Amino acid sequence: MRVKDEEKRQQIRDAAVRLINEMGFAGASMSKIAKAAGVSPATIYLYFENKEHMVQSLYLELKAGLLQGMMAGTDQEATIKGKLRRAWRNFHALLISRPEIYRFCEQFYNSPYIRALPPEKIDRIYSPMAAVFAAAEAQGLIRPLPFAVAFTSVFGPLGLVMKLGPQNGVPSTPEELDTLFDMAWRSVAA
Amino acid sequence: MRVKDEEKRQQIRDAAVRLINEMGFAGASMSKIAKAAGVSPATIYLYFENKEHMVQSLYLELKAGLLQGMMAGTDQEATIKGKLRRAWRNFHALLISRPEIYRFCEQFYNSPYIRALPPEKIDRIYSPMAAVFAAAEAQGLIRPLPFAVAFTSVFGPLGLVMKLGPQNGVPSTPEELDTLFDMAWRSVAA
Amino acid sequence: MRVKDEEKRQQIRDAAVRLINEMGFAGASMSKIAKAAGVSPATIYLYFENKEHMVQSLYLELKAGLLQGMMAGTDQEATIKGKLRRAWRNFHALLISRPEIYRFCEQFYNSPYIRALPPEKIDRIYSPMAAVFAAAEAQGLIRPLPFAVAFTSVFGPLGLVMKLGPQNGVPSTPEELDTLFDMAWRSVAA
Amino acid sequence: MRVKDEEKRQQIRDAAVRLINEMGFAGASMSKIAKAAGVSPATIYLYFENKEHMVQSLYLELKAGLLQGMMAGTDQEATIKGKLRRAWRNFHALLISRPEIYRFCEQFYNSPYIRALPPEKIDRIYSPMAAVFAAAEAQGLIRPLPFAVAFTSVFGPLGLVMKLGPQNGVPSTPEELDTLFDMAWRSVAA
DNA sequence: GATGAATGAGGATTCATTCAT
DNA sequence: CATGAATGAATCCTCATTCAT
Repeated sequence: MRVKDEEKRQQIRDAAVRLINEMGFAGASMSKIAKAAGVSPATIYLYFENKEHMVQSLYLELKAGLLQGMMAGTDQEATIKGKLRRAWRNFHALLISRPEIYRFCEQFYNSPYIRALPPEKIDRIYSPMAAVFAAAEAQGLIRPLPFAVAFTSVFGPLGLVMKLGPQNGVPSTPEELDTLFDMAWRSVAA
Repeated sequence: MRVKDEEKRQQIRDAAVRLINEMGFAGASMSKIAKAAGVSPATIYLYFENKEHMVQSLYLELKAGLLQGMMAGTDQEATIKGKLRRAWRNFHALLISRPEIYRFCEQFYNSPYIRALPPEKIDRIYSPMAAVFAAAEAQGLIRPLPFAVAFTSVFGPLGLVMKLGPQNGVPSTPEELDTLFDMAWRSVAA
Repeated sequence: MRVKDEEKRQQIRDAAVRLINEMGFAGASMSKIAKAAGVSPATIYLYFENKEHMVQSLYLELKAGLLQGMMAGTDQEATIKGKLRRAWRNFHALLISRPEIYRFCEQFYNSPYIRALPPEKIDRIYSPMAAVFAAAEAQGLIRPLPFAVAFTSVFGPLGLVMKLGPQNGVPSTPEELDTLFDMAWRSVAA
Repeated sequence: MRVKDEEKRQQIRDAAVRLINEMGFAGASMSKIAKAAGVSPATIYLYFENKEHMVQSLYLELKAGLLQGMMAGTDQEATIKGKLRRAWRNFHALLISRPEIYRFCEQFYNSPYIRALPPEKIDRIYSPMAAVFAAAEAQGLIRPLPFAVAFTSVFGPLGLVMKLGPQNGVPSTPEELDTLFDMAWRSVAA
């Protein structure tokens, strides 16, 4: 029973993310999402309170997944810089393998919807990453900066660059990638 | 015969930008925009073919204004780095004085609307800036990078940081600003 | 789950026919039709794809009903002329008892809407009637004429005359009716 | 001066008839008509009180022209039957040379618009034709019938047949035409 | 006389959501 | 739990008409 439910929730989630990425929040109507998910519109309301809640949930889940994916394996790295490089490469891999996740998050983050989300819910997602940056700063590896600024400086450009699309110079070879990480690192290095 | 009024176009433009920033593309209905602009809904259609065209026009105008504002006075700078620092500070000043412009552009850029815009129209806006980066690279000041990547690395983090809001560590003192530019510059410096 | 209601479709159909007859295709807005049918505007779209489809459906249904009504009982007539007289009287009776049907069909048929209908759909409706005329011609009772011409010559004047309204000489007594049929018959009789 | 005015009125009239035939009363908006006529929407209102009046005027003018065209040369015919045959052939020629006239009239006549027209205005148009039928009846050539019924019986089928379109058996050779007139005449002949 | 700008009212249609099964 | 029917409110947009020049 529980499995079947979670499956259906997944179908709805995936359909919603896909359609919202294709058509925007407005264009992706509940009916279209329902049809794409193979369920009745009414069924969506068994899993989500309403459209706003659904979108917020999607964002929080995707964002959490994104950061979890970035942190994957970082605890096996000995050095702080190694952890960050690992996270950075994870991020790049995710942008390649699951571009719809970041795309959705960015659309949401840059829309007015974001203001209805209590910031703490987002902060909590970032806390493992924040710990790494705090350690880096404590070790004097990076400049003393607010976490958000440091994080943004390291990971922001990669996200932005990947948005550009392949024809605008997105890096693909390992060397280009290393260069890009080096650039990011240098910007925050103490 | 009455004559078409540039002022009226401005009213509509401003109202549209404000409402879209507040409520998103979907929430900002043509009626609401009309009311906020003090005109009839039908009047908007004298100035813009339809909502999609209007939003695209707004984006192109705002983006062009943004880049023009960034380039302001750069020709008076002797060095390439000076030009870029000036542009960078212009950007910061614009983010402070007219935050709605960048906000709108980012919402548009991260939405599916962007895909309906021919990329050349955007490229054209960036061309003066691209010239500066080309010169920088020619002088060996910065690493050899595709323009979009280099531009993003220099100006991207500032935009991202300013989106965070004051409580998340947005820099305000001149020293903090200088630090931020230094970080951006170092990331691309040869 | 509620179940789609044939009765509701009827309500919509009747309201639409009535309003279109009263106010024309343009005047009969979907909202007015909905109100007259006692349903929400949105409900109409559960039963008809859009206004154009609705009007076409109405035409095809009414036209089919009209021809079915005309053919009623003709198979009990021994002679071809008897069949045609019966059909002719059926037509007259229908024009009296359900004038809105012919009125709607004529409005549709004389409007540009008709051109969106594939002619075969209409031809099919006429096929039983065409068979009778073919038999008449085979028996040498009527002149050799294309079906549409023969049909029009027999039934057309009656329809036209009934449109005139009572004050313009619409026949009412059985004698007048017999005269009119005799006129129609003579025009095509061999 | 006067010429120029009448010219412009003609342009508007022709554009309106054409568009209404193509798109129906609703589809042919005043703006579209204005554009097709090469004038401003406001200009139409210098020549016609409003859309309803315009459509009515068009109908009355076209209908009057139609009947004038039918009557052309009938006074040179010696016999009543000759006059009617001439009118009938004129009608056929007009249906071929200026189909838009009859088409417009039929669309109008079969729409609810017609009910806003005082019947006398129409009757007056028919009066010369009515005189011919009265003479025919006085001479005992045709059955005693209300004018409208007789007229309809003679000319109605031709109009209906021409509406069918060439693929449905519209007559084209002189023999077919003679047959058709013979049919019409027989139906009313005493 | 002629214009194009301007408009409020209303058009067809779709929306997020709820109801009844 | 799941559904498709049902809906009032809202969508974008166009209309017939008038205004100011």
